[in-house]
Amino acid sequence: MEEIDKNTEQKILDAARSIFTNQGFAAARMDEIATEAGINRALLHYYFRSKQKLFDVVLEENLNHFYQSFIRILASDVDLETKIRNLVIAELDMLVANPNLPLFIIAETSRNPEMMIEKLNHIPIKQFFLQFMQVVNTEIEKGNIKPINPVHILMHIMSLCLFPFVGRPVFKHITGASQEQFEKLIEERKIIISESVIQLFKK
Amino acid sequence: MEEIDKNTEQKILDAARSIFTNQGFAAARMDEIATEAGINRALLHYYFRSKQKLFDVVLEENLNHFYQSFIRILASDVDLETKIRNLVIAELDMLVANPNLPLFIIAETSRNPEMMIEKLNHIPIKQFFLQFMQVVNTEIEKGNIKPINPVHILMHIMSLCLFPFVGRPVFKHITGASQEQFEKLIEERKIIISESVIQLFKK
DNA sequence: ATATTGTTTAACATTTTTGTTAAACTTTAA
DNA sequence: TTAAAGTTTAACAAAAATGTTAAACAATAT
Repeated sequence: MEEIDKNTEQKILDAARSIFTNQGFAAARMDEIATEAGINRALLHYYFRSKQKLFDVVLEENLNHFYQSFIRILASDVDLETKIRNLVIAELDMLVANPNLPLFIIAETSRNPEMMIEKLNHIPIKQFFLQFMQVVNTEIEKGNIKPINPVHILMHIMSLCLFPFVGRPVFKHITGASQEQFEKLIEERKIIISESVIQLFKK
Repeated sequence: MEEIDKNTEQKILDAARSIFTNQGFAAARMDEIATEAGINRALLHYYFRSKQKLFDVVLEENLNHFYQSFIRILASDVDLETKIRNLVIAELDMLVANPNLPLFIIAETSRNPEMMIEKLNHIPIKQFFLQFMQVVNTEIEKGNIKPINPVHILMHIMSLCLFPFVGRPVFKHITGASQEQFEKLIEERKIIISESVIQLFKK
């Protein structure tokens, strides 16, 4: 049952990703990471000199994973409505596979803004934002859609896609939903979310 | 400029709320809280014996503050559409005044589910959920609105209202918005959010 | 076979943070 | 004015977490 064929470095990174992503930097314990990786603290430091260095690797992985899920879709050669539908589906599929990613990024940014902003500058997320603004504004100028501040569209997409995962620990408690029911709900929401967003700008 | 007329216990609680709400339990430092309150560590422990005890008080305050913002509105004697508009406005006003509240509750629940679930049971939040389900289902039975799983409506409201605040640290970086611009955006969204939610069920 | 690399054990050093205490001093209330 | 409560200082104790090391052993590659 152990992941015997994986090399140790990978086992450490997997364990570190899991623990850091769930607990955040401050609450994570090196001992816990070592145990989860099936090794001891001495070996952990043999591979990664310090907690901060290990965290940096995990953080970089997570940031890349996060932004790559939606960066490509805008470039596709379809109308805005289809772009939105594709974006929502891709985003929700990524989130079902990585449900803790957004809370991790948001919480660490809140706890340590300077460091996170520095790291965020290493990925072209602002570029994505500008491209999105431009795509929408062009459609407005062409008269294809209703005039609206594109930021509202982006805020709608982000809110409706990300929040269910960010708020999942609380949501599941309030509603009493199982993991299965939660995922079924997300599947249903692919359509509902797209329609809500499209209604913001459809003539 | 100091808050000289406030008694020390209140100054400690204010500082603790600020630091715990921004940093979370694990990253918060007693020293930082003492300094923020304008006192020293010895006096901090003179008032609150331990970090955990101080945190518990802050947590209880925060939970009450959070749920009281939306618990009353459902009981009002107006149609569902008006209830939603009022709920969204009240919620966003509360959040502008307490922007870090939702992230605090969500992050702490994620980091320490057992403890938080125990605390959440002290406030009638599940009761609110059940009441909401019932209100919507009654409207559906009466034929006043389109049939829809009420959970989707609640998820829409929570996502659209809470996410901008939860994701604010990241959002402000991506868009480069100032605090002023952010609040102006939220003001605009009062209408946009209500419309999006109402469109889910309006015939 | 042997050298290298990976791994464990166990002890220990260091750092960080929390919690405690005694003594002196200040403010407030009786 | 005096006693009590509030506050600071400074030192220290205790706990928790990170980081280091040496010695022994295992696995693997040359």
